[in-house]
Amino acid sequence: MKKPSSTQASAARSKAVTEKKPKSPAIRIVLADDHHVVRQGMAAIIATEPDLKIVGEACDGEQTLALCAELKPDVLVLDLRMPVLDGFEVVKRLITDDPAACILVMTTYDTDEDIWRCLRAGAKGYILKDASQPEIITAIRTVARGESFTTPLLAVRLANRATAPELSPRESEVLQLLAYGKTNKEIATALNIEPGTIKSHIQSLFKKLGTSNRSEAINAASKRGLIRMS
Amino acid sequence: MKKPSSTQASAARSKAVTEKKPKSPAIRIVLADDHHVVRQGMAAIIATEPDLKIVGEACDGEQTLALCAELKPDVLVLDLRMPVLDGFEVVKRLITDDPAACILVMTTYDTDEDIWRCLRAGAKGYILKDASQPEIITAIRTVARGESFTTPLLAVRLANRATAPELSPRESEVLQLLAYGKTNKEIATALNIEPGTIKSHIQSLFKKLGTSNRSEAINAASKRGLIRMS
DNA sequence: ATATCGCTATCCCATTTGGGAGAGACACGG
DNA sequence: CCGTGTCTCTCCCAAATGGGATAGCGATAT
Repeated sequence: MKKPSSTQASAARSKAVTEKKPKSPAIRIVLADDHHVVRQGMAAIIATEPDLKIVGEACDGEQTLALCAELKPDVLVLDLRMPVLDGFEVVKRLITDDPAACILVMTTYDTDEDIWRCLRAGAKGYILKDASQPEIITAIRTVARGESFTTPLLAVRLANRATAPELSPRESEVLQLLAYGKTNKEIATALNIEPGTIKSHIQSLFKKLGTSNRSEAINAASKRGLIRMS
Repeated sequence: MKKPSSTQASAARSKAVTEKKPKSPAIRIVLADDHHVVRQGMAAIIATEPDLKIVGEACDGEQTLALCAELKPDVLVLDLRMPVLDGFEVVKRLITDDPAACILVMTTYDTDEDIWRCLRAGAKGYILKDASQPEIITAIRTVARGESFTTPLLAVRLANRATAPELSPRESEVLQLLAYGKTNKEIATALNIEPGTIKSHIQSLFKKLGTSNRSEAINAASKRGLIRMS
């Protein structure tokens, strides 16, 4: 699925920095973040390292895909929350095209579930936006070598997350509606099944989440990023 | 309560940029954000304007207070989410000291309640981190003149928020525990009152939030930022 | 072919919750 | 002093929820 690099710049407002031939083989980076401030900040940090070079910037998921296809960067530094196509989708698609792609996910306040999904999908690294400059640089270099980098803090949380049972698709649906404040009857109507069946699903949910009532379930699910309540 | 500016740099790791006498009266800015990346980005953006000058940076609430007391900046650009002391507290204390202080709150994904509280406490402006460079610059200049600046998008949401009734202190307590997944009996025990009384409070909550069950209440409260579930 | 898993459904029973209507005590501001 | 609001508590009743057991059906994996 690799497109030849002759592809014309196809991303709408994406900004492909004009390339200079690097004397030493610099690490070529694409930066994807919808916040202008963050892109500026990353650019400033990366500019301090001569062997790191931002070759393109994107501010949504589609641009990111287009830009990566076009520029074939050594590393993609990727924000999870982006318009149009979110970070997780981007990771999935890029890894499908090229399983060896080096993706460093960078995010602010995200849940274990997001992190987990991205790493499972093939992202090589995961750092938080409050990381220090050296940590960011190290992470980029490590991922560029094809190795994986994860903040120790996250590693612990991921260990917990790994032991938690997955929800079935139906359970996820029920959980969404439950979290939205629907009654069993309403959920049943929405899903076109019997209210009693909803009770069964909710019983399963409670067991998997380790909770004993709806509110606790909403809490647990929110913490784990199984539902989004914003 | 204004301390003389002779105060020694007291903030632990705060970074006071060495002052040069500006030829034209530049707008002196203190930047408070716990994310190194964001500080770098803001610095880069502000550096493009000759009449704007960052005189200090802080990465938590206490540093921010110390730095403002010491440097008396024209504008404080303040992130809401910070360790030690959150942004709202900083606004409150600074405004207490100097009601004319020019504070521009800058944040990412925050709730109407946060915004509302800050503006009510006396912040002059409120922008989102995904603002464009011109918008950021304009916001800083506007706030520096003592005028107020708020993203149009936020103005609408604030209008809604203004009509919502306030919760009483007791109701807030009950809401917290309810949202945590406690039963009426548990809440009663925690607050040392009768379970029946909890029901009364919850009835009030439902009316004020416009909900009819716990899950909906958790939802509404979360949206409005009345509770925090992370 | 057999086992497992997910989805569906039903029955019973105890507990919790939601809705309504009061009412006394206390503090605060006009 | 009087109204208002908050916090407290009570009683009643209907609806929703939580817990348990059980079971058919289809798909999928072993």
